[in-house]
Amino acid sequence: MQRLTVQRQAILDLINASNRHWDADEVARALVDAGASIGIATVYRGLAALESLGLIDSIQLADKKRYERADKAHHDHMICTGCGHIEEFSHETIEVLQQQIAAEKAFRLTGHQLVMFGLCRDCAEELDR
Amino acid sequence: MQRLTVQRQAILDLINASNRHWDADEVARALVDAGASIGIATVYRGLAALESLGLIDSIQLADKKRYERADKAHHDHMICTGCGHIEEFSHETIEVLQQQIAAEKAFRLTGHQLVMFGLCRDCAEELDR
DNA sequence: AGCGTAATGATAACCATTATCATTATTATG
DNA sequence: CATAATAATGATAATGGTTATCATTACGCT
Repeated sequence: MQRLTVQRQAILDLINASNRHWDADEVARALVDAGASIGIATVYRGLAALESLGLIDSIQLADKKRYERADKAHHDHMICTGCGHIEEFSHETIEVLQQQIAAEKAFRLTGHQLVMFGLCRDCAEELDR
Repeated sequence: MQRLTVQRQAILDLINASNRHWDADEVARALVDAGASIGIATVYRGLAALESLGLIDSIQLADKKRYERADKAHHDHMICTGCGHIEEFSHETIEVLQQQIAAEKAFRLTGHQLVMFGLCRDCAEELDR
């Protein structure tokens, strides 16, 4: 059970075609604009299904969840509060330290999310002048 | 502008009285149970005001925002997906590494949130048997 | 006391997401 | 192949946390 239907394939293709971070509404809009016929509920269910299959990844932000293409390596995010741009980064040491901290507290770590907030170079310059 | 009214004082006292992580509804409920008269909208506004004054801190989780008493030192959170227990931790190196990463990308860091998900000792044991 | 400003409270509105349910598509099986 | 079983779809209602609205009340100040 868990079928890769045409709708889900379309969602997957869309997300795989870029390294954007999409919310459900953007996905629905893009697919409809591209001529597909897909309901918003189907988009939500499709995104959830694809994520559970490990075909796409997601970050849960304050307001909404955003999906991105599955990357081999885990990474974290840096979000510009000025323009909304999302930059990715990964740092092995930070990962290892988290495992140490979890181990110390006898915590069975299953996942984590690190988000850095701030201003990207452009927005910072904009603000300075 | 930004007055510390009786309602806001009550919210602040409640939060300062423990190291729980409260959501807005829990705060409202607790205050009403304690005999106070306060509307839910006032609780939301009060929490936002107190946070902006730096008198309380918050973590934004997927479903809702939770408030805790302001701590001198920044810390991050470890959340048990079994029982919902929230444990705090802080790690200087992780903080420093984030600053380095931001600097490398010319990102003006203003804040961050690191949440580790997993099972606390009790829930892990429960699951194993 | 009186004025300007901010806060309150009830409630409507918002917005992302999930649930419902009848219909349709897909897969499995005799 | 036919058809039964199961899962997915789509429209829409419902949910839940949070914010907006607006008339009323409280506060701070001269």
